Amino acid sequence: MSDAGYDHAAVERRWQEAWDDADAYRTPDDVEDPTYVLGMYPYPSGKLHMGHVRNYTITDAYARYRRMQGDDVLHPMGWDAFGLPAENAAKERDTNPRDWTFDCIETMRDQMTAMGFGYDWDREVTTCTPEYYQWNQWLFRRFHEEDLVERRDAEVNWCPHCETVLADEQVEGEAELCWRCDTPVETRELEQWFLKITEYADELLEDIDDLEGWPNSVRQMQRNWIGRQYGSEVDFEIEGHGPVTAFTTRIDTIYGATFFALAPDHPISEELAEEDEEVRHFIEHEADPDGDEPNGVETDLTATNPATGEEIPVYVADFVLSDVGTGALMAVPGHDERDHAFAEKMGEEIVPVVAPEPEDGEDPEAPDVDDAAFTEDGVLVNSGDYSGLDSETARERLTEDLESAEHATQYQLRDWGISRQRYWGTPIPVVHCDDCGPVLVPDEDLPVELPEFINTTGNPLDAAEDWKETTCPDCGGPAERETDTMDTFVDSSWYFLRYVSPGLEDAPFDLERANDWMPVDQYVGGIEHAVMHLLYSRFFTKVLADHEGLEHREPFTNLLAQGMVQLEGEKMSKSKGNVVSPQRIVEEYGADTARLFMMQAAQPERDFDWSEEGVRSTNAFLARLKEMVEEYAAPRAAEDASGEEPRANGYDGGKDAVASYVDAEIDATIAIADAEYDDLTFNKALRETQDLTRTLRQYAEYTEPHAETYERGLSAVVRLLAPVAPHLAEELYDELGNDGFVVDAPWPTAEVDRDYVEKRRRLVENTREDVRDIVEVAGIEDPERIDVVVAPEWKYDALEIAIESDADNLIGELMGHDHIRQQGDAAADYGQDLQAEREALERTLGPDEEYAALESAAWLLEREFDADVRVVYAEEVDESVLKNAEPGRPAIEIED
RNA sequence: GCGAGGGUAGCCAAGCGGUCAACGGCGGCGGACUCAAGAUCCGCUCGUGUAGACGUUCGUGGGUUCGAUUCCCUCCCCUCGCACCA
Repeated sequence: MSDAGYDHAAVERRWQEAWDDADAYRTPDDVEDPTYVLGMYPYPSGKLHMGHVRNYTITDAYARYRRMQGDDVLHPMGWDAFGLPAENAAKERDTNPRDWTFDCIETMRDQMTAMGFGYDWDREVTTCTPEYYQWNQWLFRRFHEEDLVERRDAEVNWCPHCETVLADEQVEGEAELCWRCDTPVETRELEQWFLKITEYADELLEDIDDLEGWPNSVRQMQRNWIGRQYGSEVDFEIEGHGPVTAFTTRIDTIYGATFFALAPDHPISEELAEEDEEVRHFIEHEADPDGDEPNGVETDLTATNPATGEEIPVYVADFVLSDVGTGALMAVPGHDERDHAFAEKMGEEIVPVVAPEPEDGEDPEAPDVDDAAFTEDGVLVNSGDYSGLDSETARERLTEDLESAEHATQYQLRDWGISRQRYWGTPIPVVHCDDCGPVLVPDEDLPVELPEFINTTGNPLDAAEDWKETTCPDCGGPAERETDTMDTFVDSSWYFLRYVSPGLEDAPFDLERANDWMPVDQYVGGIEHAVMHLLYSRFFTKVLADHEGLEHREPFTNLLAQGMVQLEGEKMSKSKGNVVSPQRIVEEYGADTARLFMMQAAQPERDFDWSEEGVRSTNAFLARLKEMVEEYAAPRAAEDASGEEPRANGYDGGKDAVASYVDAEIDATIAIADAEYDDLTFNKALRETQDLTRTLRQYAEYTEPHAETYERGLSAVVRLLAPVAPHLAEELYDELGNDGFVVDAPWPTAEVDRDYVEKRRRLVENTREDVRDIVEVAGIEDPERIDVVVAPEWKYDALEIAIESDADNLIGELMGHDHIRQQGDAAADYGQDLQAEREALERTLGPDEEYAALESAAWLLEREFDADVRVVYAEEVDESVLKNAEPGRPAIEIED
């Protein structure tokens, strides 16, 4: 045989055309509840990379598997088509973002088709078209009506050179430079639009518990991101400034609060800066919220500790962050590490007020906090009436007793600022009127379409004067359009709903159908979206459930975060120059090879190394399989054509023991592969499939195969491979004489369960290994004859009795059975073995099943040792041979 | 620091209470086929062993159990996420 491969280009082209002609991947609108399989839609950057190929091969394979199982399947694709790179590319190439984006889409769509991904292209969604983004605007209005939109000042990253806001990810390194022009980034206060995701913080957090089809890592990341913390808010009176609220999770330590600290941008700090030179100097020059060292300056103010009544000094300190808690904190150096460090630096008092839980009967002893804070819960000391309480009780009591104190919950999650000072996004549908302020564009005037692109340094929308000038929808007076566009995460927060009814003109999605079809059954994408995209999508889904009648509160039932495709342990990246181009692989080896190699290389969620060697051997495997099928099918087809009696040329062996072995292996493979496909562990399913292929080849080499059995095997292999290598599978399915597509073929079925399959295989494997052991250890040069002897029936009975029995004396119980007792010493010996293994006993196959399994596998021994092999029942051999025979372990006699 | 996930034979990597000296792949060794190479196929790949055995292994040290690679605890190391979060 050769490793020359096969003409993959011809095969792939042929079936891609056939699928296209037959509209094979169309999902009609009237199906009831299709299995919804979705890969995260890509940003159309120009070319597919290996990450895309892996992502979409996973969804495609799963979609095809479900379909062969008889499900209706929804498997759409679309484009996350807005975003800054298009603007940059347009500038570089002197074109415009729209043309550039559509070029990229076309290229990538062609590449996807070349990969054989079976999408319903009639449902394609492209977010940069007004037909799509009008619904972003409509949703913005709806959110606004439900009081989920807010306009307020926000600090943003601003590049003065590019004149635009940068996302946090676009600010690079410690020095905080713009990713494109290396200009130091500034912060600016800008009026921004926010979506109030924090209104849903509790539900978003609590529902994570029910997302059992999601990886734990993603669930945990979302929990951390939302960051809910229970604590208390309590007021400290600052002379001349009234009560100042501080948030704390440790109000039990309030007796140890020896100073108070304010964020540099706390309103009181800013007031102080106006008259206090030192404070101003600190705020303007020394405060470094990013530094490791806690810095601060003492003010002339004092605050009253509401628990002790003591006056404590007030600092302005840079480790106090205005967006954490209330931007003011009570500092307890005895029980907080950071406060401790700061107190040491400033020479403030450090008082222990919580002691470690004492041993029974002993009094709590205040810990030594001179060198380090004691940060755990314990028993209160030095805390007036509260001394002696445990931390938890003390927190409850103090929150109740202190007049200004109340329970409070803090979240790390912030509202979602969606304003972007960029061109290539959804225009925020707002008009600014001098008299009326910001006014939302009414529904009937939507969409607000993007004007022509203007190549300018700043925001092109700002430069589009004609577009910008408009009239106020409320008063009719002159007004200006909002020139900010929406974060592209808005687009992706609901695109999975648009696929349900992509062309719908009077709503973002068909509610009834969405209720039937949603949620997405299997979502697949990169871990980099663990928080943002997946959290925003959950948020949108919940809002749509509350206000638009969607009957689902979570968008994605099962989530798979796929691993990376690496090269020599490193992430592929352009800058490292270690990128393997999918295009090249497809040209050289074909799409099926690329897909099969990827799916068998590792479990989908794991990283794995690309290996050219692996790709070649995968390609060789497919070529060999093709040859096998052709060798079998071609002569039959020729005979059919010539009108002669069909005769399986060279495949007219009988349905003998070997055939039954192969038959059992076919069943075993199907049973295992089926379960593994269900789990998306394609690598294991494919390993089994390749093993079966090898078994079939061995079969054909060893003997004249039984045509029916052989064909059943080939047919099973082809269909088990079809989800992953669809083109070649179609070709071979066709060659095997089937009508219709393998895409629509029924998934092979097997009437065996895995437990049986595994017992049978283990018996055969163990027996073969035992024979090898004996031959080697006994130094048998050339075995003439091998007898494999199934244990006598009474031993199976004894085993069964032993498993069922809970008697102390097993041997006694066994001897209670006449037919066992009659075995005399043999029964006693075996009984002792059973007694010794008592706790570990397990049912084996029955004697006849074992006989059949061994008989059908005898050819393997014959072939390996070139010896006569007999499988026999116990009755046929001498008693002395039988002492080693047990259920699950035949006696072996070798003669040389 | 907090949280999550990991550490398995030369390498990659399954297993997650007994079927485990531990699936599979790569690499290495030997054999079949071939004039030869490649491909394919068959074995071996912790140690000892002239009949299927025994001994020592699954990051470290303990524990639970008749029995632990699998469960619990301690410590060490790796990867990821969050982090001066009150």
